[in-house]
Amino acid sequence: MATFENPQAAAALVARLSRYDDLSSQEIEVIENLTAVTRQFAKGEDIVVEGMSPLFSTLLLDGFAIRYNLVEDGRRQITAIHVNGDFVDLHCFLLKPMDHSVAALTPCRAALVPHVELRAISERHPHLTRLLWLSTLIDAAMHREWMVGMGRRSILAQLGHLICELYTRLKVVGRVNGLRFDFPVTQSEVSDALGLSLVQTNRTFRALREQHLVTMQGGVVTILDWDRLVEASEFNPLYLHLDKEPR
Amino acid sequence: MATFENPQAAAALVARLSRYDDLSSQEIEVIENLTAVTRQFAKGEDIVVEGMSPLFSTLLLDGFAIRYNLVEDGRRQITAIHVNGDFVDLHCFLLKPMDHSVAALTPCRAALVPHVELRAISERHPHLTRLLWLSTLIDAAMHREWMVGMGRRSILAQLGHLICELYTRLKVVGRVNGLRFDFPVTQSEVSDALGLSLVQTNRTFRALREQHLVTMQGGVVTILDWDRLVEASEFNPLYLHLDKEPR
DNA sequence: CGACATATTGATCGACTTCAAGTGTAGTGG
DNA sequence: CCACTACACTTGAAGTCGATCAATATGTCG
Repeated sequence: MATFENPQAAAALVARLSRYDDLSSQEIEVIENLTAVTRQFAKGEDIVVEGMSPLFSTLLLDGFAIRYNLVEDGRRQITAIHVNGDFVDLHCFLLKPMDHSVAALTPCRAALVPHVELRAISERHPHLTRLLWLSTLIDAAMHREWMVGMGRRSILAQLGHLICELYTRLKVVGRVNGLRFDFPVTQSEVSDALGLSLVQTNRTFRALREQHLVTMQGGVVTILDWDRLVEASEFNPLYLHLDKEPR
Repeated sequence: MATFENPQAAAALVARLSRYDDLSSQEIEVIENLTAVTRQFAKGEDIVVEGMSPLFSTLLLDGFAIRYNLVEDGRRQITAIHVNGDFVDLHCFLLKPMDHSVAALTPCRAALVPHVELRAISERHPHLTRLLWLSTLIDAAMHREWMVGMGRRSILAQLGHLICELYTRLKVVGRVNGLRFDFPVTQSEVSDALGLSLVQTNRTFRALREQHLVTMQGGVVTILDWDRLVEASEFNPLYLHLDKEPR
């Protein structure tokens, strides 16, 4: 086994973790020496399915991945959308059997990091471990924010909030272009994230468009008025914990 | 500072973590030597409010605590209900500023564990650290399951599922009595957890009662037919990760 | 072009919210 | 012991919102 075939993978993880706190040169070296293979996933392809106990976790290098659950009548609830640099299923390192599935929402490239390596980090590098732990805590914070949207916000605010969140997260990893970002997904997929019907999602997009807040066409989201969108969505990025702190 | 004033607090944490994996006698000793003070919280009292960066985390010893967010119009979304033995806000050890609030849903007794102690554990005891990490991962798994309920399950299934979850979690910590458990909360509070109106929650309780699945009166939940309730709620306890595994 | 997926819109229906009122039930203070 | 109050529960009625059904665009790809 070679170390990270793709130096970009190590760089992505270093970038991700040093967003939360400074890494020592030794810690960076540990990450660069991680063993991992890079894999491509087709749009819609499952990366991990519910019930499996994978021996690796997936670091997303390109594209969007989702976590989702199916209910008995076949409907789907998407519980997380992951972007470039996210450790999509880091949690399964400890959780063992997956209680949900992970799939490529768009074509994805990802590094598969073996759990034995993560375990070794957890044995020897407490600070790195805390930063990995932290990244799963931020995932949970996003879960909570989505719940607030589903339960107690208007549909417009819920969708607007999602767009604010994605924009903010993508901006941090340099994947926005002004107030635009690529998001090549269908409205039906957005519906499964919001817990709404397709028709209602379509109408909410129309409302965002008519209020000159956001447009989404051709797989590109364009924010027309960031301040008013934030206002209308009650978006407060605190829950993304973007500030660097000693951890 | 003395060690755990209340030996019950250490016992609760030992019990909690050894549910996930066996603890060594050395690890148990580490927990027993933790410094922590025990505090009582009145029903409705805030334990931590959004924006604070507490220096301790709260281990719940008695009663029910919630995590919640308020939205601008004053409505509330409860994102988690915690029971005896839960480390309610362990995540704020790394997250620093709280992105939500924690409150006592019923009168609570809790041990406040300083973050410096948690940090010391994370520096010296990797296995304990992984188990603490795991407990936050299970919180996130519950968040996801709630999202599925809010987005893609019927209201009846959503409420039934919550009752199944609480029953299962309380059973593990010995707080059930046959198919009964104490849950002294109002329907209005349940509404805030489900993201529904009070009226709808009341009607859903009625439906559960009429179908001879569950009753809730006088602060006591009684499950009338566990199998049919599980069936109707599509409850699968996998996401609670109750099995002991090497971690 | 044909086949297919996706987006859009209208129409209808049912579900959920809101408003409103009535019914316990427990607690308080005379 | 009995008003009186407060709170929670329960139910009805009306209205709104969102789901579903259905049909028509609009692409997009072979």
